Amino acid sequence: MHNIICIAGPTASGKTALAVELAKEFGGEVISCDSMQVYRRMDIGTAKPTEEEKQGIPHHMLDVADPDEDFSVSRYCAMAGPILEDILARGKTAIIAGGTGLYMDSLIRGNDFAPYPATGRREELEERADREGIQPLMDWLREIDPTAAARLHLSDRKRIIRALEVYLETGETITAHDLRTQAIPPKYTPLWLGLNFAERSELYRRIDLRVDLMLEAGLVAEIQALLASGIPPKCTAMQAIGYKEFVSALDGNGTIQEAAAQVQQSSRRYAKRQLTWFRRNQRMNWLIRDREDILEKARRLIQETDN
RNA sequence: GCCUCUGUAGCUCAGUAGGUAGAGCAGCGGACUGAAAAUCCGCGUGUCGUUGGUUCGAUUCCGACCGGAGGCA
Repeated sequence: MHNIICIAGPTASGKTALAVELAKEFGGEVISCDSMQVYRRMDIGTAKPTEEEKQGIPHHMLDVADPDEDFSVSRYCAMAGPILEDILARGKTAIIAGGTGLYMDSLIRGNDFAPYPATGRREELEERADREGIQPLMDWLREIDPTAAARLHLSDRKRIIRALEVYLETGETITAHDLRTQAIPPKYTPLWLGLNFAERSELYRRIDLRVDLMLEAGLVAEIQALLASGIPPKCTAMQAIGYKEFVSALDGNGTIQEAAAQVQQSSRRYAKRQLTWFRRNQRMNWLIRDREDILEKARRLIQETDN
């Protein structure tokens, strides 16, 4: 019996419900692995599980930050790591469920990050990129880390700046850092469960439906309340799909209906990116919702690997 | 019923003076190690309505038929 189960999959594929069901059957607690459900007061648009949906099962890593805070994979691992250890120490099953692949992999790998917060170097690099353009920074990166420079596209400003930031803060190039950490075996060996559909159109139908339900549930009012309380429209949390589009509409750019259609499209693209991330995980056991009894298959996988 | 226009990618359309076709949007694939619901890279996916004719060769020219739009009665 695995004491760690990871439930991955695209948005709207039913991860939450499966997590609760397995937690009930196998005596588990859920650790949410979602980069947006960490924010308080962002409930409807992030499809955060309600108290009814939780069915009394403890859920961790929900509502652990305010929307105007900077969150990151670093903070996620710093908080979720000890929680995971605590669940295991109490002899319970940890069910890590969510769609943020970077967070999930980092937690399982046991990646350790330098202390948070950062030193401000990134802000300096951002300012320089604003002033001089990205080309000088790329030239600089080519001097200190030619491999990274060759791998990164000139328009991938975010990663160019990050590569320089890593070098300036640690003295190690990001290429050397990645090679070193890749050589370390993962800290945990969970059972990987991945939710998907045989028909992509079925996933998209569910995504479209869910956006309609979010609107009915009062998503626009939730966003208005956040803005009214002083949450900056440009902060990271407000870049979430289902938020940025309505923030723009409320600012006078298009109608709510048009924004809803954009949310649906952005969600479809996001789901595709999530699938790309999880597909490369060789250990993933895929549960095809429109083809098989996923709960039955999950039970079998959990028990057959008993040891 | 007659006349005119029209039918090309999932959608809106371009195009080929006859040599099996290309844009936008949609879509698909990939990358990802401190913003990741972020950021970035790559890819036209097609019985050119159907069927005869002319032609070495027809999506293109001609005829018929089918579907759509408009006009005249």
